[in-house]
Amino acid sequence: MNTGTKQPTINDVAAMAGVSKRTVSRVINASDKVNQATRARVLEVIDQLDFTPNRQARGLAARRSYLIGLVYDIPTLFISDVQRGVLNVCEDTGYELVVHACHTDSKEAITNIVKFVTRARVDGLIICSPVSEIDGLEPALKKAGCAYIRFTSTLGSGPRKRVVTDYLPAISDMTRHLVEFGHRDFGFISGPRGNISARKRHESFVRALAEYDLELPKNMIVEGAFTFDSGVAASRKLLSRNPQPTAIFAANDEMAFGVMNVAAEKGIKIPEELSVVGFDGTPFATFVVPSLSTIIRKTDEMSRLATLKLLALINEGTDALLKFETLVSPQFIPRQSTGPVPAKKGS
Amino acid sequence: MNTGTKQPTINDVAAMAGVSKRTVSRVINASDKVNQATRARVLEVIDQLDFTPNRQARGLAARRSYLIGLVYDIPTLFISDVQRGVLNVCEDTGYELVVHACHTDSKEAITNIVKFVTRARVDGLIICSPVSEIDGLEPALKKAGCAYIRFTSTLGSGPRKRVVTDYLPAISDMTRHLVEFGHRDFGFISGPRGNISARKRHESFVRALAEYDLELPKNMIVEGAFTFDSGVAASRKLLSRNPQPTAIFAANDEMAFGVMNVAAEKGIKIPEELSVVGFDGTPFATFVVPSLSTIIRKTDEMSRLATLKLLALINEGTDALLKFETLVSPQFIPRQSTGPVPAKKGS
DNA sequence: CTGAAAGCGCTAACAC
DNA sequence: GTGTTAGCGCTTTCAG
Repeated sequence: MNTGTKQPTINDVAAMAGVSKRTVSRVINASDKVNQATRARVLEVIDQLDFTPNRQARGLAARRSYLIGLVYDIPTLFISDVQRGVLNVCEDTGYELVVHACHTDSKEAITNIVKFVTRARVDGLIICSPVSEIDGLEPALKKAGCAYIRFTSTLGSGPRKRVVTDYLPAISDMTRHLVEFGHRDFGFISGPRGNISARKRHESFVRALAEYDLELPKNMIVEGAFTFDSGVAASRKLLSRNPQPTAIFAANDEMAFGVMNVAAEKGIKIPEELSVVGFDGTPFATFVVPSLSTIIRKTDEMSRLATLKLLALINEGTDALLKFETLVSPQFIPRQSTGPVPAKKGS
Repeated sequence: MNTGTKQPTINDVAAMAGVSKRTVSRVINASDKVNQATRARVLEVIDQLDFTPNRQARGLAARRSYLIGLVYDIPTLFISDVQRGVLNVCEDTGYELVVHACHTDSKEAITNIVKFVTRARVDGLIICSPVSEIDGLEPALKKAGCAYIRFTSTLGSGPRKRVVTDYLPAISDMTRHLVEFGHRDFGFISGPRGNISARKRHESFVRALAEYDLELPKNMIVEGAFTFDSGVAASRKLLSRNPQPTAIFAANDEMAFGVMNVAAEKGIKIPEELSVVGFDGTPFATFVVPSLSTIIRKTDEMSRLATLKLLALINEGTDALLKFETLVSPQFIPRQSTGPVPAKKGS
């Protein structure tokens, strides 16, 4: 069922061009040790025959697969976007993208990923958060001899096999925006405690508030699970506090939608009585009424960078990583869900 | 950078088990012509050595790749879900999933897909709509000798290389729901004219209305583009008609969100003054206020079915397709955005 | 039921 | 610059 009319091979090309396989191989692999004229002739024959080198044979001989893997946990719009970015680079470079979903929390997560790597024989891996934060994953991958680039929010030293999202600048902007609107009583809905990105968002928010000598009281922090329902539950708690927060920052958009939902149910007007901010910049943030102020991530830049780094790592080795940026900064986008602090009750 | 400690090969296994490669090969490929005892011994050695057959070598010799491809246009949550479903089946069957995004409207769409197939050497393809509806794609794929299963909304005869979504039942349910609520004046926001799925939704709605001797006047139909903005634009038009529609059906959720947005802006209350229905069952439909009545698609069932069909087609040939279902029906889910028709103005 | 030998289509030393 | 010669790790005739 695979190849209808048999595809031409490197031998056909060699014969037709009157050169040896080796020369054709050199042309395919863009070696510079080929005479201009010879190269031209070979290329012409390749084109004429519509020859596509067999990736399996190539890989078998060269101990590569020309495949890269994308590993993620839950598929989200963010992941879709990353996938698209990676795919764009792949297309330009002759790599194919193999995808793999896995459960970060599973005890066998590492085994599972290593198995994927050996089964699929990918040349390298791009690992999305939170899978990328699994303890012990890096050594396991190193042991398996697999190149990888991780998305993370922790800046580290050493070989730069990572693309780091620095949350602080955007969260600072967001905080200033709210403080300038007069807000002093903030509520925060965090992501799951185990999630490093979530913790980083939390930390960044605390640091940003500290710039204004503001604190985030313990009872104004509720742990969520990055889901809508957890956002609903958390905001119910926050809105029952006294004093009530005048602004709530949710660690992702989905939970922010939960806040908006509860507010609607309680008749609390956004932004007149409550400001809400999300995180992620899902398209839906612009669809809701009022539109959600949020922090958007630059998925295209992130994924492009990660892929280029990975390919450089595969083809040129660790040193090549130094040529690249490591940091990516999201951006705060104020929309309709944030506004001036309401006048004090009873005043 | 690929294989750290050299991986064991079939030769190692053969030597260690004291049999020939051929026998190991038979065991790997689950041939029944192997003695129980021999098989057991081989399996034990395989386990002991942690041997994973090299997919490239296997593929090269057997003229297969053990790769299947997923082709789509725009990445959406629907596509993510499909991808997950496909991946689940792949994992159980030793196939890997290679993804490919392409532009349906491009003149080179077919060439692009055929190139992908020959480059990646996938054993088969799962093609999402609207890519799956491209004219001439099927013959091109047949010519390239590539197995495929398409998602489509058109039931056809011949070999069943498709998984068909039949919109009518769910749209009928939705229509009944609205008619029973007293609605008679309907607005419809279609998908792009060129999109067959979109046309099918339109047709189904017209047929469903006909059951109640209702018609969809021309000025109550506005073409959208499956985007939020197009939903906004379309609903502005519809809501300026006289008489105004009391219920609007949008051919996807995103456009329905556009309707809700315009309604909010105009102070039109949903569902008291206007009922809104979407199509797709995105999670966000439950996040908005009021929650959106919509028609959900059974992505898991669809993608599972498509993948099983594809694998059967690859491994057993066309006849095997007959063992499978072809039809999948979405389901109408009433939520808060639909309600009784408002009392006539001025009455 | 099992084995020996011949490739699958390509790359990689090593000559020339 | 280019050709020759071995394989990469597996499946597949064809014998036995």
